Amino acid sequence: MQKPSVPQGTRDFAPAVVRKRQYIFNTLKTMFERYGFQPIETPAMENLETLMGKYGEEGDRLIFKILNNGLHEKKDKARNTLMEEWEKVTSRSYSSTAVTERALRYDLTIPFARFVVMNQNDIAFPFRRYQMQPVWRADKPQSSRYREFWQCDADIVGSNSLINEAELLHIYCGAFDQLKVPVAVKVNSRKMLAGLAELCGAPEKMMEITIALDKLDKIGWTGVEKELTERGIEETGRNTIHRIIQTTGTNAEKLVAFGEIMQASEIGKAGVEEIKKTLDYYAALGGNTEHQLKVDISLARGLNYYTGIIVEVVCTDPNGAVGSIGGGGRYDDLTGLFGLKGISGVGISFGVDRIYDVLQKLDLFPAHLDSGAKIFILNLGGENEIYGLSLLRKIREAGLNAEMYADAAKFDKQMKYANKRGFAYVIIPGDSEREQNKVSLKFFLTGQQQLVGIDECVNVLKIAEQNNMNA
RNA sequence: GAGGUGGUAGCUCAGCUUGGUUAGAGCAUCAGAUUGUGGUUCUGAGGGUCGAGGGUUCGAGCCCCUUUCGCCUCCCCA
Repeated sequence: MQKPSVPQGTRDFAPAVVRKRQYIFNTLKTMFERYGFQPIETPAMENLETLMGKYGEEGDRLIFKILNNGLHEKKDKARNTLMEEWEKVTSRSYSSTAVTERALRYDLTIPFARFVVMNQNDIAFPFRRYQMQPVWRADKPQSSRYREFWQCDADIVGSNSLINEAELLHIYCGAFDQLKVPVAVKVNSRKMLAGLAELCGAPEKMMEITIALDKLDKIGWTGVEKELTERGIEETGRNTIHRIIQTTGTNAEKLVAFGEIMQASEIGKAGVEEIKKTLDYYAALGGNTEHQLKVDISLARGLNYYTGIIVEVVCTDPNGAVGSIGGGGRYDDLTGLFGLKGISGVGISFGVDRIYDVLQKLDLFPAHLDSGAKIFILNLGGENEIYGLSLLRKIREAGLNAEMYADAAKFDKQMKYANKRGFAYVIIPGDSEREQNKVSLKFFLTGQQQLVGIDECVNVLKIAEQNNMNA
């Protein structure tokens, strides 16, 4: 017998897990809808060229490529070329567009950009969309890192207003408040980082400086300084960077300090200004800008399409540490890659699988998640079967969830099944009950049992469920 | 790409250091105690190519080599 397994980095979800995941999806969906976002869905696979070159070198490597099924269909010379390329691919580390011309989606942002370009005539801009679908990365799995995982994205395209940024920050803070996860939403700006590079006299080295700076938490200033030196940043530049990361205080105080340091850089000043303005809008929408939001110049974010504000969410409870659980930012002209110029966008993403892990670690799932059917009818065979089914129908018509055991198995076995499934009510339609046109209704949690008529039974259940909902 | 650790019953694992009759436990399943009353008990039963291949040995789950798959860490990310 072959031992069954799922592919590396993927998981099955048992009923109880799906219920919990749905709790997260529903919370996010409600939030997105509240802010006026509309749902879309895109295919699991994209053309490889749609994805390549959008996520940086590392990202390209992690794209799951799909075998070209033409390998089995084409009959001409093209097939021979395919076979030759296939030989090369299978014999060594080699990638060929003849062999793979499609790939599994790596995130939801790039497919969304493609969607916008393709549907530009039908879309009313600014367009707010949300999307909740799985993505795939050919990464090596680790704890809280999967090869198949779900993202929930909200993006707005076709508007440059920083009100959009403020709204998305509200969605972040609001959603995690509802989920009761303590978070810090780090906010930075690519423009500030560009300004920093300018002040270092090395504007072309923005990405390198950013990558070094991103490690501040892990390797400290001495480590960062060493790395900056290795990357060719002069001492005056390093001192400027040191000065800026030493800035402490409230977000407002930090921004004042950043503004002073950035005096000599136009783009740096613009970065400071846009964060300031975003926070002003945020406050106008009713948020406390000093609560969860943390202006953090060391925040990097690898995706190279970001151009404006960038954000990242982490859980602040050390017991719930699983890396970042959300991220996003503004990308000017992302659709320009697909031929639609002048459309700016901004978006955020929720990492559902990691949020699940956090909720699980911190024990934050509600105690009473809907567990499905609560009413169970025993199958006592013979005429009782039909009797039971007619009752089942009436219960369902009353809008209640119910099921009946399909086999006339032993009484004991059916009761054990009911216990394991966690039904709240068990109905016993046996010979003696049927002869009186009644049933025994057992309250499974207390063990109490009563003999009731059919209609009464439905009513009792209806009232009990009503009370349960209100409680 | 680099390192660590593991694979034994359907599931979770013990056994390995020190090779030696028929490889164990808990949970789960099935049957019975109890023919129409679940959770707790008690009794019994079924279930194993010990990841795969090779080597050493009179003898290998255990020692050696090769290989494969999983988990974890670094890098990077959600």
